Amino acid sequence: MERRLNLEDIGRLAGVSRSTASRVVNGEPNVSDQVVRRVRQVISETGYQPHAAARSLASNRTGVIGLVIPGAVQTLFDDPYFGRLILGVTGATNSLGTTLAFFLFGTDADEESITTRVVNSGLVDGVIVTASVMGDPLISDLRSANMPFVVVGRPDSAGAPFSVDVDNRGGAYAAASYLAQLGHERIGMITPPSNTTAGVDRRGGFLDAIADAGLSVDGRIEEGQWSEESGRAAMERLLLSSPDAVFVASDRMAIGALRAIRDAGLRCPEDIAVVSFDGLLSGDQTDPRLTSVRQSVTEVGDRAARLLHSVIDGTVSTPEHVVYPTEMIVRESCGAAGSHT
Amino acid sequence: MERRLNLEDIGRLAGVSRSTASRVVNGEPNVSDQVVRRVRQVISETGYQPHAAARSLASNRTGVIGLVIPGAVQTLFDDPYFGRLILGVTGATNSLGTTLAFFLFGTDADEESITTRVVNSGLVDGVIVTASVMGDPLISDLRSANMPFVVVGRPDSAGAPFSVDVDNRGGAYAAASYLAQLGHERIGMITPPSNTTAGVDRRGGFLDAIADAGLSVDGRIEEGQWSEESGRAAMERLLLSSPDAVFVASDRMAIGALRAIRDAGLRCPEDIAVVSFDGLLSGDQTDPRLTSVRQSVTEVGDRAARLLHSVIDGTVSTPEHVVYPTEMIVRESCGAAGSHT
DNA sequence: TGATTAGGTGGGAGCGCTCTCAGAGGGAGA
DNA sequence: TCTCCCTCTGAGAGCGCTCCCACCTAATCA
Repeated sequence: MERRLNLEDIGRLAGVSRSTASRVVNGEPNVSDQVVRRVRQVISETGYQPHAAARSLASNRTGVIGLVIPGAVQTLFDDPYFGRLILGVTGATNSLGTTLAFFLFGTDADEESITTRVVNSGLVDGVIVTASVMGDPLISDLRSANMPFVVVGRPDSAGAPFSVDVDNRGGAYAAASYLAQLGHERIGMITPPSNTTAGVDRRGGFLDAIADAGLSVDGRIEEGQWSEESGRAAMERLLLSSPDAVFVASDRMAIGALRAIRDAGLRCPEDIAVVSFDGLLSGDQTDPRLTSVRQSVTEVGDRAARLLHSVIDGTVSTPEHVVYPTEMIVRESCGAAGSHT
Repeated sequence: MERRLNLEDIGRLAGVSRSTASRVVNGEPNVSDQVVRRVRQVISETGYQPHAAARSLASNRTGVIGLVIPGAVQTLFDDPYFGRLILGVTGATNSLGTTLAFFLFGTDADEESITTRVVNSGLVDGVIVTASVMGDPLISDLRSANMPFVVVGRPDSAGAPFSVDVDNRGGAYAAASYLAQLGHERIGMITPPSNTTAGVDRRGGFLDAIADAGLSVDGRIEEGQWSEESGRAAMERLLLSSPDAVFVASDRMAIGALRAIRDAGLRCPEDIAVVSFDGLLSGDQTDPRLTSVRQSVTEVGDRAARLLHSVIDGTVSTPEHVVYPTEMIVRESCGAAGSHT
């Protein structure tokens, strides 16, 4: 088992010092072309790779960012949302040459312990935090530890200087307005959990649109918990007040809601029109195909990772809150005519 | 911005040397109880955390394992399989106190470059590799770099000494036998890609069962690509040979197959019985509910992570190939009587 | 009683890198 | 011609930890 090569070796083989070799590896200026070529040559011949730990010990930079998904979540992966988010983040880290460490929690105790481990061990240069419930202590922990972080979602306190979110309020407003415009008058909603900012925003946008359309809600609001089953249950409750249209705040919950509608012997869109939020399902995955407010989750992940890198680099230091617009994808479930996208 | 505490500081505060403080932190023997208490006290008061990079530079251990999911896969996360796997792996790493780094590839170039980065930078102590296509060069790269690794799936060459898989062959055999036993005679199959070991094994088990039942296949085999859409297309082709039952090699593809059956004006299970593989869908997600061969993916992930840790520790050094049994979950899609699980 | 051992502790070296500083060499300007 | 500066290079220190060895003190044994 041969010893791994270090910079000293590379320098020796190229006839220069460790310092100069280091300069070449890091692309620093003020090295003669001839030396650069020679060192590069040696590096590619030997397959030399800098030792990550040594580098990070000396430079205080690890080249690793963390993705923290709080909350004890067994069912997390049933939702296509997180997959897309991860895809976006990894795409960015791959192209930026950093690596992604992944923090998921099975229990609250995990969350507690890992937070301190992550924050204080110097394992990561920064973290992306998906905003779960409001008032998560993780945010203030990160802040007080001076750890660069970007929140995915709307941060609920002033404590988070960087965030990437989608226009939940605007998207919900558009969905409800569209239903009203189609002539529906008894429009209900299945909301996300009310202790999330997405819950607050989508509900707010919905209520605004209903009011602006001159309609009223009359208690036709039920809270879901993101899952298919919670969507089904919420729709069952909602059916008691016989809505003619429903805005369901996620694709996943909408699948459950469609099932509840069918199980009640009703038809969508004829008896009840449905518009959902997410737009992550490819058209054919539901019957009827869902009209949905699309959010570009992959893009959000990508942007969050890039923003975090800028914060770490010091390129960006003033607070920045990115909000992506949403887009209505009209398909069949809302009962609009001739829609076959 | 105060300097972070190091072991020297902790030692000084506790009135001992850096070495002794280190012993306490690492739980090494031969330290007096009194000193242990004092140092522990100081650590908890100061919130000291060892510096990961320094530790790994000195000890040549990082406390990080990698999860590599090869293949350029945009649609990867549509399959519930990977979510469960990740859940299992993170559960294990959390409880073992290590952290998980995550390697996903958008392009083949990514895969190339990251492999060398991962393998040679000393970033991880070992990796879990999900077996994708057979003959993946990654395996031999890992082997020649002397990097501990565990394959999830059946390794296709002798080069991988550690693996965790499910009994694909046995599960497929059970599914096909079951259909035959229900009296079906024109049983078809939608297989996974044939360049995967899962594809080879599930197809092999199916063919064995058909032969053992005294039936023949007559070309009623179509290859899918894991996706819902590929399942739909495969089923459309399969319908041309009018099967009375089909074994679909994944839940995801089965969803597409059910759609194709419905679109053709046929009913499941009355006209065509369906059994799928995975068992990851909670009952209500399809109509009719799928009879499926369950594989315990989360458990596989957990086991793979623990096995990898043992390999890294040197606890396990002789080759070990774990195979989990599968289990048939009988629901409605196969047309068996009175099944309401 | 002296030699030996085991438990407990501290100091030094070194992991592989980055960063700062000093210095060599050469071209340009006075 | 001398000085100045700019480009390029090398040496040294140090990041925070682990590991090894040397040492001290008691306790044990012949």
